[in-house]
Amino acid sequence: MNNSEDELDEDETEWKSSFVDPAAPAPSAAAASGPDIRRTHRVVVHFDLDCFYAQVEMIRNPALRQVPLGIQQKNIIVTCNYVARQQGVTKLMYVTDAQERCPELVLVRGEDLTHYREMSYKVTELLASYCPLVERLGFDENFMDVTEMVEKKLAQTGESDGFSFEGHVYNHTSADVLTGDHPRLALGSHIAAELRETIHSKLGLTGCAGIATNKLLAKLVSGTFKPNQQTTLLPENVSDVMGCLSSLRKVPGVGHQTAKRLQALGLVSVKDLQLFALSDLVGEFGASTAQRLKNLALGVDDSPVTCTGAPQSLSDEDSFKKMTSPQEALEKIQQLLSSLVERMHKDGRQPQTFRLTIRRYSATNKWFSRESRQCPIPNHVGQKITSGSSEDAVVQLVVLAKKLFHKMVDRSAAFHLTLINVCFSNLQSRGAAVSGKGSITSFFSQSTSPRRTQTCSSQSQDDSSQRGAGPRLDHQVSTHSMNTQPTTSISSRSKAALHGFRWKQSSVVAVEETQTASCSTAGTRHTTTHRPPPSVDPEVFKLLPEDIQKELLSPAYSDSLSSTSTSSSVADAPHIPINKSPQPFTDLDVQKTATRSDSSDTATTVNPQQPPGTSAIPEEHITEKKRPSFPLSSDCEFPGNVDPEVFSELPPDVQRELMSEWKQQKPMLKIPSSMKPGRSSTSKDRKAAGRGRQANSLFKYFKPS
DNA sequence: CGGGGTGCAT
DNA sequence: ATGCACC
Repeated sequence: MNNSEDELDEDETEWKSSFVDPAAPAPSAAAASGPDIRRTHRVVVHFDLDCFYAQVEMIRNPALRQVPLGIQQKNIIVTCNYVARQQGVTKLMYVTDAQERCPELVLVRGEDLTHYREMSYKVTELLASYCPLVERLGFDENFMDVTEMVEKKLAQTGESDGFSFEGHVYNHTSADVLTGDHPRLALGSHIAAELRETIHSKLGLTGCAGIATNKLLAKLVSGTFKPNQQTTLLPENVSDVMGCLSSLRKVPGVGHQTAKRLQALGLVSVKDLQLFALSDLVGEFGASTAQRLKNLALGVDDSPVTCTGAPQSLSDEDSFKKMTSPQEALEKIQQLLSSLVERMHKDGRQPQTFRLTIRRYSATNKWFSRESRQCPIPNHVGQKITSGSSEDAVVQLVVLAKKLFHKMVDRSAAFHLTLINVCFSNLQSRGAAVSGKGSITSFFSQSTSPRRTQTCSSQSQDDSSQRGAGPRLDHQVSTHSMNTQPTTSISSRSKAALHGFRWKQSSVVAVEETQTASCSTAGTRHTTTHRPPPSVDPEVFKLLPEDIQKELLSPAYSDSLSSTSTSSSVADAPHIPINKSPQPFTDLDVQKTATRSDSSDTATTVNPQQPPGTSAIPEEHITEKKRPSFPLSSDCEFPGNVDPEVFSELPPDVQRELMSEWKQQKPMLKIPSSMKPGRSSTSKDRKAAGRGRQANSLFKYFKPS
């Protein structure tokens, strides 16, 4: 299903040939340093935050930094800090085992993902502000295609300069010189280092990074040196990395089922798969999957870094040991819906589809297999969600849920559920349907006008008036500063705007490839300029809804994470909730709903109602915000006629719509990977026309450092 | 084996 | 519209 057939066989072609077809001629990548190099040498970074949930909890309550900390969900430790790891606690360990290993282990409940989710998006947004090509993988990982940034830098500095690598280089020692051979990866390592530093200074989070020529490899190497370090993989060491994997299961993309099927074919190690005849693999998996699997084993991964954008669905779930009555179920559903509706409301979009999922207990198949039923959400119900009539909305949704529930669960028969999930999907932006041809785009026709100079938000000076808006991320740290306790909380729409890096929305508006042309012309005409104050185009600003205008001007616009609890909060003291001595069963907050059949009893649970205000970010994090020493400029991927600053301040749904137009690039032709390793350059056919990356690549805005 | 997510196959 | 596989 690699859609990007046109630009397939990018990447890796060179050394791939050494694997697959030693005779294959090297691609003409060497020619010039034109766009060709861009196809053959991507630079992809994989960011992976260290023990993410634990870090978030330690930010919320710094006292936890010095104790072994485990994040508990139900009966397992989903992650833990490094103090705990030293004592033998590991991820996905049962709570009881963990406590055996580490009696002092402090536990924080992590079932409520709210804080993690918020921090997670801050990280993604921060990254995306420097280069929009960011793809989320779960809450704590991000891929970033920094090829353009690298090329820009390369163009500035010239290739001849001796580059050194930042951080580790896989299978090389620091004594190794290896500088000049891989200037792009070297630059990638610098970018990665600076982005990690930025994440640390602005958000207080540490993490690892892997730098390589594709996603697979970047992910594989990112964890080579574990906490808070980074590793670059050079093409000549690809086989080392792949060879080091202890089993096929370790290959990202090979899950449990696939590994089992491969094993049935006698394939266990990566090398087994590398050497296995493709044709035999096709028999079991089909051509497409077979080729992909084999490629993975070789370290080949053509899949592009795809902008993740705003979530396409919001869901909320709870698992439990036992639920047997419809009563319980409906109460649980209602409870889940209440919080989900709130989240949905804050998002600002209107869900068109509701889905209810259950998991039944069964001896065989013990854990797994879910069943779901979904239905459309009547418009008037959807509107209640977005408009904030949550109670009403929940009531109506419960009615829907009940019907769905009974499509799966027979009233008159006994049942035993272990999980319920509610999900909104088909999220539709306000006004998405309304946009006639030009209506939305007209927002920009003005800024397209003659003087649309500069695009990159400057990173220094110029602040004053337009604080906080746009891609300037200064707001990110607000976790602790709790500045501006706004009397007016940020409206949902602006909150959504903070997530405004989307792009992936399906759009009603159809825009043809014409942009490509317009883009390319625009791209050439722009030149590096200094910035006039990065103010919003007044013409555009006037067109914004008034409330949005206000919020954009308000300093309160910045605060998103702590906005909820920050208001009073400071009242309840930061009682360091560390109970070294196991609190015997003090489950104070008794749920009347008694549905808590799950255990969690014994644990020395900590419940951090910690006021975010007190000491969110430890001093070390408050250090001088080091400006990236080279231009990690924001916004590089907008079509040439769009001012990113202006863009960033549009209502989120408008942004979405525009982005989805621009993104178009969703390739229609999905020639399954009929592509063969050797095929390579026969593909003159890469029309590339609609491809976003290609289009985007025309719009690099330089910023003199 | 948590709580979410995504994308594919059917 | 559902289930599956994967992270």
